[in-house]
Amino acid sequence: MTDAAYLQLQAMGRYARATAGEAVLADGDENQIVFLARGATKLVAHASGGREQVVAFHFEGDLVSVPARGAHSYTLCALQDCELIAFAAAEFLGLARSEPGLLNEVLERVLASLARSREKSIALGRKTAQERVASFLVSMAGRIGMPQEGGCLLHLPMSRRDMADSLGLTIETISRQLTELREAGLIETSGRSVVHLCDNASLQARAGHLSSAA
Amino acid sequence: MTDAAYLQLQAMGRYARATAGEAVLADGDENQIVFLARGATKLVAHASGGREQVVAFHFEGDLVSVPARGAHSYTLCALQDCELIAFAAAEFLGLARSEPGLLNEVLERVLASLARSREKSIALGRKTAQERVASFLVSMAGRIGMPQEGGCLLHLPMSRRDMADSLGLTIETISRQLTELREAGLIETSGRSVVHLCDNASLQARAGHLSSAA
DNA sequence: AGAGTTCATTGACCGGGATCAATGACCGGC
DNA sequence: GCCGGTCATTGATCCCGGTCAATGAACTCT
Repeated sequence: MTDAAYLQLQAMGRYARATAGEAVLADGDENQIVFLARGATKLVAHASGGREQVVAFHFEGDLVSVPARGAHSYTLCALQDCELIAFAAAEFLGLARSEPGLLNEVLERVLASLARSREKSIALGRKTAQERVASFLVSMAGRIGMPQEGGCLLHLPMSRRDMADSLGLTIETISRQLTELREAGLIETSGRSVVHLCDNASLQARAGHLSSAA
Repeated sequence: MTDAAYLQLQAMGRYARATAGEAVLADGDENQIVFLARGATKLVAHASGGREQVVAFHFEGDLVSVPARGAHSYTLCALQDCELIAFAAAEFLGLARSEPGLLNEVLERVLASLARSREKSIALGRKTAQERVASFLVSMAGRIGMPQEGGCLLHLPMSRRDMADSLGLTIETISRQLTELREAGLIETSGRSVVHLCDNASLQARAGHLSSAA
């Protein structure tokens, strides 16, 4: 990226901080592109009747596309204290046009988001509660897990409610499924947010993933 | 786009035809980008136990990103006779790098796909059967509906099974919900694939969409 | 450290949509 | 046009996960 483009980018972006639990950005009239420099966020969609669906979680270094209000409205919400840089999508893409490297990078990240969103559709459309919770743990392990001998350690920044709203379940069901996985010896929990995945292979099997030879 | 780039694109893409019902493309080891020149397709994800989830529908002029095999496998499947051009994503993006206009266009379409995928997550995660069917009809009306005085005419290229696999329901439930909407006077049906939306406003209300003043 | 509050867990019961089963409507082939 | 097969509709029953309710654990604040 050229220095000039970098400076333009900096001028265009709005730097923001947010403390845990706070709404970072409510959808306005235009799409936003947000770079999450530090912290973790959830993108929440609002449907009628006060129902909420967590559409995605994001972690340090992630790029988030926040849609303008359409049939549903979206809110980006901090799970931890965050630092981030927000751009109006149209403006951002206008500049990125002259920076193919940047554009390419953005496209690849958006494709990754699309792939994750589709995986979520599979879970929400065709999986049981247990499979959803197992899928969730495996997915989180891949994104923020710390590998350990004989497993993987997870520090989940989101509450049971957030998990429920992400997986299309209730907090009670999340709790019951975690208990079941714990009793099956697949995970160990400590406090509200620490989960140790003991047996990734069995967890994947319970997640309804295709075995590699299907 | 320069002529040279255009020629390169043509050389790179694999032109293909497919007849209705046929699998166009099974996921290989790498991501594919497919341009659908004519026809309609569904992108199907396969989970364990033979369960299938339709992740997206596509129509003439749409761009489709077909993921490589991961935790689940994907198949692109023709709903009607199709003509399409398939690219290896890596290669395609490599060339597009020198064509910011093209890259920009692709990015915008992928962002639109992401937005649709998220809308689907809301439906699958937090909506009732009736709301899902209503949402589906409204969405399809926006994509392939023919506006008529006092409504909108839809020619659905997919079967009840495809709708069910897209909405995370069964064909029986789809059928029951369509009957209910018909009896409520919101739609009229004719044969298996023609639906006339009589009252778009009421349909949106039943779709669980936010009223514009929420 | 103790008190208070929020959050998570567990249990009892209920309901929307799945499942099982049978009938009926389309549509293609001859 | 008739016939056969696939697809859609309708009905009866069941079950997973939601709902309601109560207890218990974990973090916060002073």
